[in-house]
Amino acid sequence: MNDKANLTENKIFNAAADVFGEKGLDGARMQEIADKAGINKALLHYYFRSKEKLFDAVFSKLAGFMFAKLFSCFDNDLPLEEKLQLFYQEHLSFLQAHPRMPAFILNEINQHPKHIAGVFNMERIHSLRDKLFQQIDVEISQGRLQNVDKTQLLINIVGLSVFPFAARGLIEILLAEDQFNFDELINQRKKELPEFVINAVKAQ
Amino acid sequence: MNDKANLTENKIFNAAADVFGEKGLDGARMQEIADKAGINKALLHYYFRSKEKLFDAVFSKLAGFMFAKLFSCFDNDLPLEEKLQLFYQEHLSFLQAHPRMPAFILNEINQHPKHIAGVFNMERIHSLRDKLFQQIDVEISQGRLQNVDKTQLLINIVGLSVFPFAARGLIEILLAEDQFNFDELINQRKKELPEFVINAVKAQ
DNA sequence: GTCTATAGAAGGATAGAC
DNA sequence: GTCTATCCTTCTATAGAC
Repeated sequence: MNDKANLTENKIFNAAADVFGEKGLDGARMQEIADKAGINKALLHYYFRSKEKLFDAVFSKLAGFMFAKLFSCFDNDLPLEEKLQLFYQEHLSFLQAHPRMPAFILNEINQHPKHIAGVFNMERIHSLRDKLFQQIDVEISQGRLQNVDKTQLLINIVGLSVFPFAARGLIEILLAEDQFNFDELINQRKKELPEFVINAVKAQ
Repeated sequence: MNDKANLTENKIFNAAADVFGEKGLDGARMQEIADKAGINKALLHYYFRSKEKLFDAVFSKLAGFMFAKLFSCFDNDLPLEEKLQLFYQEHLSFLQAHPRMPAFILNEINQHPKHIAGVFNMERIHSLRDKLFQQIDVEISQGRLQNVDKTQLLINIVGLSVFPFAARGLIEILLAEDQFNFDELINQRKKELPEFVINAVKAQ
């Protein structure tokens, strides 16, 4: 694959990521992707064969990217409080750079579960998750954490960072009257969420 | 409108709520709605004129229903801890009865914000929200709550109950190996979340 | 590799009989 | 009010020239 082909393929991929991210698999149109990539429809099929295969390429790369980032933010030996500070700092910054990604990924999993399942790299995801769970167990055994359910805690921690992005449209409607800045809301969460979670679960 | 018409209209509405809830506006097919309602496509248009109008009817009713329920769970004069117990008990039970509703509503708002905006009853939503904010202010002034940002707190409280439903498909993939029961996970949250939030924000 | 033109299928919407 | 038949647009996908 030479440079030119590679360039075109990347343009298509990026345009597809934009359009799928905004409209979803069902709402996306090949014509719009072609327009945004500055090429024509036939080339999409030349490079990616079909809409579904193009979608799979986009989804698996973005989902892999997001999960890698999500878990890597936890992957350190800091004590709990600093771990959470680092997590929310890095993860929320990542989501600010890719604000549509959570809604996109959650949507597509819900709407096309079977289609999606084959795209995931389960072993990698499960191994990342298990490593995180071990770290939580250590915190509990060292008496820094209440004896919480690890699954529930993980859902709470991740939900607090991901939910505002998944619900962004709704939040903007609810707060429409103020001159409201979503990014500012998220920046505030970087500071407040570590303490919120720590207070919620620290041993007393 | 006589009884028979009413019956057919309801069958169509319920079928449409099912299909739109599962597939979204873009993914839903009029044929599938007709099949599920046990009638034919032409009747859909006889009753609701177009796919978009049928969708609007479904969306506005379900969204109104959900917001009314969401805010009504807060609408009492209990002290904070009991208020949260009641909220998570009632709201999570409501979501268990309508598990696809959060993902559906959040998705559609994100993917079709302008189309959706006209469907909302803003005045009602804002008045419900303002009443809740007043209640939180009282809690703060009475020294039971830290001086938290009301908007952030509302996002946290609601996110903790809504997020697992919006991310259900993902959670089921991540936990697929265990013989995992989503309903059981939610029941556990009814008990644990009130304390989680109270610990996070109570005055110390 | 890239384009134009078009095939072919799907899906929303309507006409018209009953 | 309900059905069958069909129109017409939209969209994915391919053929074939360059």
